[in-house]
Amino acid sequence: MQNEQSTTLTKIIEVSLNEFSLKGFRGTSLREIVKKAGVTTGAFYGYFKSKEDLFDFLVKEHADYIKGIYDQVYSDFSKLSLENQIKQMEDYSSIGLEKMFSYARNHKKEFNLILNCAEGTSFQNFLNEVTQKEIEATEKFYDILKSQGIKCENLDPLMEEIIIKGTFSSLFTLCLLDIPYDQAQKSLDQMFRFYRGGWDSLMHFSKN
Amino acid sequence: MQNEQSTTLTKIIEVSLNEFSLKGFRGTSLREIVKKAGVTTGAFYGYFKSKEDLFDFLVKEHADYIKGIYDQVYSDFSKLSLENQIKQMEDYSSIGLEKMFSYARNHKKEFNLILNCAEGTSFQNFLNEVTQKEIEATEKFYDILKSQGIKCENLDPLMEEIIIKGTFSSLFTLCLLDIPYDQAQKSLDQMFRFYRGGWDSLMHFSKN
Amino acid sequence: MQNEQSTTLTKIIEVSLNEFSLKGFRGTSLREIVKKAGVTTGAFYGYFKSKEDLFDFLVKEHADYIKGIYDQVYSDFSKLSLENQIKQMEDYSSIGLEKMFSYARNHKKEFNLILNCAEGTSFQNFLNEVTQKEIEATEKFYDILKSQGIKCENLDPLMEEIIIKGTFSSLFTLCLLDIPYDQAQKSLDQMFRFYRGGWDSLMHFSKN
Amino acid sequence: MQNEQSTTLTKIIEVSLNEFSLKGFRGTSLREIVKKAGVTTGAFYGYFKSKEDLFDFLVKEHADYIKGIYDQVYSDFSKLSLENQIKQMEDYSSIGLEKMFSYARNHKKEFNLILNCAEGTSFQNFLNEVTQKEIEATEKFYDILKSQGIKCENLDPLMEEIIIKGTFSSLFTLCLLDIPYDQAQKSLDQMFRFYRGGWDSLMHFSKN
DNA sequence: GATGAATGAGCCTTCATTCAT
DNA sequence: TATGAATGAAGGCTCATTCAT
Repeated sequence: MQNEQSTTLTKIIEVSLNEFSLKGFRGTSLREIVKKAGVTTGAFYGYFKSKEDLFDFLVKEHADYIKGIYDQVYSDFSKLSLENQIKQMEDYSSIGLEKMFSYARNHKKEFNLILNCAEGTSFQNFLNEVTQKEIEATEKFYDILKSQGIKCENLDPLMEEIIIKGTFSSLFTLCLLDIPYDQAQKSLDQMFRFYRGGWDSLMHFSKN
Repeated sequence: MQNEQSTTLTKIIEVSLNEFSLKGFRGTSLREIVKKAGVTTGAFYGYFKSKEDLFDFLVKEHADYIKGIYDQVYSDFSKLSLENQIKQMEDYSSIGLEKMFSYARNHKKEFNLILNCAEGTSFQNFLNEVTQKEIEATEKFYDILKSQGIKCENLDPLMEEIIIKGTFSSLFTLCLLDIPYDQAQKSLDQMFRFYRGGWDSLMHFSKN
Repeated sequence: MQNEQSTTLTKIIEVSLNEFSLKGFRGTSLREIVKKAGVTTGAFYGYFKSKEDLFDFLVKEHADYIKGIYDQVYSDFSKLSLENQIKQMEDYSSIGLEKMFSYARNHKKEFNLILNCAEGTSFQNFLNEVTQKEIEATEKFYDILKSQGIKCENLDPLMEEIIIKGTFSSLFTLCLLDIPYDQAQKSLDQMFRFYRGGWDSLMHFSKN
Repeated sequence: MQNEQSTTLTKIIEVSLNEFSLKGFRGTSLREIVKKAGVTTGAFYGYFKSKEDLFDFLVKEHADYIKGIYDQVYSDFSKLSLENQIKQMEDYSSIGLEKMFSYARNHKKEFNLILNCAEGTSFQNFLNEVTQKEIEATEKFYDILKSQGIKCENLDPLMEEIIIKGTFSSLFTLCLLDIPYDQAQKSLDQMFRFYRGGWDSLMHFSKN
């Protein structure tokens, strides 16, 4: 009975993931969802307050997780001694991305919704928001360096935004591809090499 | 009188650019457009066949231009002698992007529609389509190298897709920023340096 | 210039005959008419007060003619001496139909409109109206007979209506066929024979 | 409660029968229907897919029944022995019409829609279609006669069409009259006598 | 929990007609 | 006469949501 009971919810989720991903939030009709799920509108509203509530339910937890990664990473980082902070800074800069990658890869469907099907929801700016978080995080790192008297060039905040957005775009594109784990991991490594190479070129140049 | 002429059309375009950019194609109501434009629905349909027709009108020409750049660049390139082709290949790889940039920068509003507000229109896959064009173009370049006996490593097509998509993301992000021309141009140069650096890292590595 | 001047009107008439006949009065759009006629709405309203006015113009004269036939025939008939009235009564009963036939056959397009495309206009009951006229006419004939002491059976007015409607249906079906004059005339004769035979059967029977 | 059930549907049907019969399919507005029925547009679309779907629902079953009569009659007829076929042929020729009559008489409102209010629907050619069926049926009968070496004159197909259409016109006119059953039946008999007399006249003549 | 009929505002679009030029 | 942009009511239909059962 317990698993019978949740059939309604299960079907709604299953169908709505599919519908939203095909037609976007606005293009998806609730009546279509419940019809395809074989449930009634009334049943639907027993579980969700609204269409947006359903979308939130499918997606919010995961969006939050991604955004929370920055706090997590920063919290871990700040527990290190200053010496270690400086030593491991470079590693930490990619730790966040790696976490994102592995998390998003395990929730492909949901991230597809967030990234490509969220027009009309509160998630339509997700990529920009995460970009902002990344920028803030980067700035925090640099503040530490500076507070230690370590001189470092002024990164153009515009460049940061531009390139970080590209990085996320690449990262999520990779996440959403239907490829086996090994291949994805290998591609991710290459991707990191690519972007590190990019950053190096940029720094080098501005140093001189 | 001359500048009064077709105020209706002018207002519709002006208002709809704004509405679409705020609410997306699907989220924008025609009635709202005409109300804000101070015209009637009937007047609207004197100029456009449908809501989608209006969106097309705002955007199609520019989307086509971008897609046409590849043919243009390739056509120019193929007129070069083989010797010059090989010599200038690296330049040509960025010419297309530069053209895109300057064009898109002059049509910010429209590209914002194409990139961020086109769910429900035929433009919703624009970025993917351009990515595919770029991939095809890249392949053509490599075919030339190979036909000249110049050995070059096999690029993982996945990596190509991932990084090219990121590149476009960066490029268009930059385009859409509200910054003065000089600054944008400088940022574009940096961006190119960044991405060239990235590619170099990737090649270098796979070579060894 | 004179014939240039009327081009607008000519085109409107030509096109509207066609459009109305294909889609009926309600299904035909005025804008479609003027577009296909290559004229403007404004020009149209220079000639006609409304869409219905156009339909009337195309059709009214001819509908009136048909309805007027009864008065004509009766007027001719009443000029005869009583003796001749009685002698020629049978002939006169078909004279009206023959006149209708030859008139309608010369205005096929217009009668097609009246009969099959007039839903939504004042002509939508044309057939019933003509049927009523025929019934009235028949009654007048019989009154004459009766006034002369000639006994004749009471025709069931229902039967009259039913059969007269059928007769008109046949008559107009025949009119609208695309067949050469000779054939049509031959068919008309046969039709008369048919209906006279019908009436004879009916009278004979009710006599006994 | 049971008779309260589906008041919405009942009201829609009742009102729409009336509206369609007054204004025709095209002239009838859905909004008017639902307003007069005291229901909402949404409720309407719970029962019908479209305005045309409603018209179909009201009418299709009955139109199909009429068209199906020919198959029915022919199927019965073909089960007779050849001898009986020839003997009863004359009877069978009217059986179909009688069935039509009694069926249509029981569904007056609906047949009024089919015959007089169907412009813009798939039923607008109903009378022609039934006429064609009757012509085909007649031809089948004659084929049987001929196959038995029974000589029979070639009926002019035009005459067939003209007269059959008239017959149907009469038949349906009779059906739609508001008269008591007995009277209608008597009129029908007379009508048959009329048309048989007509056919006899025609045959007789062409024989000589 | 579940039902599903009902709500009614809102959608895009078409229409016959007007009117300043 | 002719233009054709503009009118705005009305069209058929879909939507997310509610609620009595």
